[in-house]
Amino acid sequence: MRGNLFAVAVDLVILTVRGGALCALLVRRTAPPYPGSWALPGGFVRPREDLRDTATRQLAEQTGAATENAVTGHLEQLASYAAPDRDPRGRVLSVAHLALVPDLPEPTAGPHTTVSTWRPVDQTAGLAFDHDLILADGVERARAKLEYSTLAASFCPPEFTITDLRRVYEAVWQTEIDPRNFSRKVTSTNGFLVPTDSKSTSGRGRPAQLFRRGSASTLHPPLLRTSTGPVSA
Amino acid sequence: MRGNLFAVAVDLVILTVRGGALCALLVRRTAPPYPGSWALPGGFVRPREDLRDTATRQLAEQTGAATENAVTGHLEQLASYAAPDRDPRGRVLSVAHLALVPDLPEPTAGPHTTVSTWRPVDQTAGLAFDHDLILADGVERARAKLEYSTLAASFCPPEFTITDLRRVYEAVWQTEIDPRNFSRKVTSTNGFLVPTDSKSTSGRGRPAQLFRRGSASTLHPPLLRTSTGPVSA
DNA sequence: GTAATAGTGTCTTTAAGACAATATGTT
DNA sequence: AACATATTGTCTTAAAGACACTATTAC
Repeated sequence: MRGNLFAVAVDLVILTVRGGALCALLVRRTAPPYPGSWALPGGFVRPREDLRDTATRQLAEQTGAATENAVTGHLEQLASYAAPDRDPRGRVLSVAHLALVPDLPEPTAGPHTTVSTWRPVDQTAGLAFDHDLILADGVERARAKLEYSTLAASFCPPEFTITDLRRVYEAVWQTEIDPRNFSRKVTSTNGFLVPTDSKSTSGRGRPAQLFRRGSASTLHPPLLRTSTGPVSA
Repeated sequence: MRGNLFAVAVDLVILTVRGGALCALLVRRTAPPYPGSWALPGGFVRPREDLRDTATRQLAEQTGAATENAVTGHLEQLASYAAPDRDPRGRVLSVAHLALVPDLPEPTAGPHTTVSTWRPVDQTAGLAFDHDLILADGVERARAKLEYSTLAASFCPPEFTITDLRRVYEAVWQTEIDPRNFSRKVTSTNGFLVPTDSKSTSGRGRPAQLFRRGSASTLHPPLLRTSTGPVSA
């Protein structure tokens, strides 16, 4: 072993789609360092916790018990950050996680009276620590994964229309997608969508068929963005 | 802060292609725990090191200085592992990294007289700690990334033929690929391959054109495996 | 010459891109 | 009715899959 020890935190990039924009959940810091700054939600790993347990606990604390039961939503490990001076208090390693959740009610003051807000991901500059970098990595991961997985449905409520799903892609990628070709693509991918007996009631025009998530996790062939992004190193 | 501290190690999944098989570099442990077992190479992060520095240092130590200058090769962070009981000595978090390197000379006894060997990835069961899991995650990452990136060239020497490149795909994916369609695909992808003036001299038949890596990092559209793998969670 | 491997070409099939037309609801 | 949105369909184009043939070396 070594006497050279780290505090280990889990920070969360929690993304959702609200009002046509990809948004991240931010919390306002009260204690130093960076008091008053916005930051990603997070906290330290407890003695007997594995990383995923910590992430699940933090996610529930931040988004409320409502999400705990939710079948929708997604949580995965993103990457670890451990630059020697990333935290002025000492050597802290952060294992960032990425969560994709449906559009939830506006966050209320949390159990620890933490002030939090949804912010469009292109209006988040100036976060505490290295959280600008972590958030950028999380957004890039989400954008890339929509291409070859069915994770877009994680942004949707349990029942959703094809238009709902298309708006997710359009918000995350900041592109326009042809509704007819999109519909053909997602309905012809086996196991992506399972039709329900009901139809949407909300909109103005013709009611749309409601679907649930299917069992498929990958998209073969993928649904490609026209614009090319870099492969993360 | 918390009094709940971790030792932080970096473990390496170093992959190469040898004799038509995807192989990982393993080291034999001498000290407890798991003396005599094979394990992934790795070590603890030093006080002023960032994670990538540690990984780079370990990679150089394990594969020899020969690789340090090599333009080819690839190193990226894979994932972190921190199950409470993964190391009997105490709480140790491992930030696994994935390295793809050309087929190097057989590893000699390292600077610390560590015994190491290349082992085909399907013959590695029984590694120390949770290294079976880490290795499996690394292999799956490598297999997935060949689809939509130019990383296959990281397994090749600085100058290589299209057949060399195809054999990489075939070894990593354990599939057969039609040489003619493969050639059309990789030569028509802008920036993947840069032709040189020379031709290969080794083989028996007609000498093949030699290429270097181009500047492209992504493959659009991707080069898909026919068989589908799961999306890592 | 033969054997071996490299490189080019063609036909077919799949799936994406670009549209138009019809269906079903609300007001 | 007018309007809005959903849904289905057609034509074109890009690219993968399957295959045959020619080219250039060693022996």
